[in-house]
Amino acid sequence: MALNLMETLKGYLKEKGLKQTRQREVIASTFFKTDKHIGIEELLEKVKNIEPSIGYVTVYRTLLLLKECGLAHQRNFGDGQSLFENAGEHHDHMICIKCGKIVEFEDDRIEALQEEVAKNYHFKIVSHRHEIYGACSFCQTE
Amino acid sequence: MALNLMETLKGYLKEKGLKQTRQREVIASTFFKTDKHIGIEELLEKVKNIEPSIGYVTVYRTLLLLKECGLAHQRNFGDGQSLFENAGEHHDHMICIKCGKIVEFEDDRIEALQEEVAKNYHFKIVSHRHEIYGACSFCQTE
DNA sequence: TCTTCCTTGAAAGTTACTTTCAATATAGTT
DNA sequence: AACTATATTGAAAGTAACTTTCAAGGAAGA
Repeated sequence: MALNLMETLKGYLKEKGLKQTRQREVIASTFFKTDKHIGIEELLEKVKNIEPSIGYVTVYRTLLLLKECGLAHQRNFGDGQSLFENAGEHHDHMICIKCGKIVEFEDDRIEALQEEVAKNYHFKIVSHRHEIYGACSFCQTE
Repeated sequence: MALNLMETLKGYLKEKGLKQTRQREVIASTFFKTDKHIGIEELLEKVKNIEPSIGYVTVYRTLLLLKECGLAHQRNFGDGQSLFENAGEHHDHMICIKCGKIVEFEDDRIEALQEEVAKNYHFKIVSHRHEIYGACSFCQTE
């Protein structure tokens, strides 16, 4: 699995004319081993155990790169720092009450908060349903 | 309505031995007139139209005060700045798939993100439904 | 091997708060 | 109304967490 992720990253690098480097290899593989949110500093610490010369900025830029190619999501909780996590996938729905059109949406931040809420209630999530009802852009104007 | 909010604020001030000032009056009443999120700088601009001598810090501190007494909520979107909004009320549900127990929850941050998502799709929200299904703390252990 | 363009790490810069501090303004008391 | 203790204000300095700059070094195709 971590292999697939690394392959995806390498494909993206090649496609964009970017280069594979030892630093990116180390940072990405370390990140992929983490199965929950991780901050830049925290990831930097882990990475330094493998390659002490790697600096904050490179970790930072590599995470942006992973985000760019869809392998990571960036989260903002209220504590002032960004956390990154392995990308998953999910969809919820927005339904137009006039024309019935259904639009899929997904928002990782909502998913994360939902998990946080459930955790506060010691509730173990199996599934969820999140639907927004209203008027789509077209139906608002007629 | 804005009166009730002002009264609530004044009650809180008295209760805590804090003082009523012209600045707090202006900032709070301006804030209460806003029915959507507002940033510190944005509120500062409005407030300066009424009382030009009021500074950023006072707006900042007054918003923290409003947050403290439950009259405002602070939001953190990914764009690096905090937005504040008039406190409202809302509930969603968490449903246990084993015992059927229903727990109400509310999370302003989820509500705000939902609005943001809808806005991105030019969708006008009328209502929504957000349900989390899973195992409650009791049912997880048996 | 050559050459071009990408990367890196350190340092400087930015953004958006957050705290400090001396001057000023409340509000209870006289 | 005047007095006094304590809270509040605004400007400026301080922080935290990025974000950008820049010169040196490193990939990768020719």
